[in-house]
Amino acid sequence: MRSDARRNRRRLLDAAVEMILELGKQPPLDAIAERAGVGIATLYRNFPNSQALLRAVALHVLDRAIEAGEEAAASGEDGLEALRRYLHAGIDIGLGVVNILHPLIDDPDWPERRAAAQALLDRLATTAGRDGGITEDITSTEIALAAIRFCRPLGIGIPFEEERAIAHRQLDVYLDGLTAGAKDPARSSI
Amino acid sequence: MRSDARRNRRRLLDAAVEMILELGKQPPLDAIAERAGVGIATLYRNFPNSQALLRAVALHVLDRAIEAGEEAAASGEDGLEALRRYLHAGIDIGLGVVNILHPLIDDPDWPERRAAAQALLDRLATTAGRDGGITEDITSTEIALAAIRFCRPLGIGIPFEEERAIAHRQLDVYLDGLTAGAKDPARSSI
DNA sequence: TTGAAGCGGAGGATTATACTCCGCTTAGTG
DNA sequence: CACTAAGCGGAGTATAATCCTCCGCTTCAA
Repeated sequence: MRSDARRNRRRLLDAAVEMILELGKQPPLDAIAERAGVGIATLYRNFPNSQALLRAVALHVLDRAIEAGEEAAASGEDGLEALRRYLHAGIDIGLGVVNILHPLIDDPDWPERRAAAQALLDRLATTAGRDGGITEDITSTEIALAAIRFCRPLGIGIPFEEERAIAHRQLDVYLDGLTAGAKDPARSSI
Repeated sequence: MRSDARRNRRRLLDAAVEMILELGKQPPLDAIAERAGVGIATLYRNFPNSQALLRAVALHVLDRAIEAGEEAAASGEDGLEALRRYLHAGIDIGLGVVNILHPLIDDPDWPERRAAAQALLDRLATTAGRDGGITEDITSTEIALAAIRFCRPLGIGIPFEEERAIAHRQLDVYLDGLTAGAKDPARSSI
């Protein structure tokens, strides 16, 4: 594989992630190609049809997320810190696309990988609950849902980078809220 | 105006709000009509074209939000409680559409109404900061951005009502985080 | 009871999107 | 440096989605 081809393929994946996050659904393929700075034919050379592109995007993102999760779990940090780190990584990686794309993906090992990521999150969440001080009754489902929300763009025309910075800040506040509820249950709203 | 016509018009507006929140962009008009349980012709009788419908939706939602904001501000509650009440009302009203639709709206008194809603939020936010215990350096812009996020649907096929319940819970945790930061600045992440 | 206002949904016009083809360009090896 | 296989861009076509109109039937309300 020629080096420029590999570079273009990567650019296409990244562009697709951004577009999917922005548009919230399967975006026009021409738009993805344009954002990636390549011609539409290059897109079709790498991915024979839109289905194939979407699958590649989803797997790409999920793999990076799993990698980040394992890294966080192995980091030896405090449970809450590990969870925090994982969720922030999710924002940077664009984990949101996994949920957006999920119903469209028809791939043999998609369910398995998805379950792996979920298991990772569960583990981090329960560890965080144990020694990070998150109240018992907040399930990891709840945290997964929050992760999804903070991974999604606001969709109001804010530049991509700034958008991401906002999400990081808001996620931190949310996590503060989670632990605040643990310290003073009376004020917890869940 | 005949009573059934008025009822249908209202149904169309409500359906449009839900669809816009779900689809994240201008949804097909046929779909809106279908969700509202009326024929497509009824939609066009009420709103001559898609532009008109969108404008009506945006103004409808914004007006309800302003109403809720004034109510919250006048409720005499603690500043933080008033803010909390307003933000929750925003979720129920579907305030998210305002931001989604904003670039498409071309109406003389749109900017004015929008500014009114913004001013209301500013006021509630600063009051909450003063006596609710939100850290000084969290601007009302920051809170406005959070409001937008919690008003947007997750977009992963969750039923409308459950979606809303999740948003309410997450918003509460976020607000807890805001005040937690104030009580113990060291842990604030902003 | 009656007519005016309102209704539904088929269908034509228009636009957006998916995908192909082919002549030109570039990477990378001898 | 030269050469060729791999790669590239973008115009162009087919198809699908979407917008909007028209008209015969139905319902409200005086």
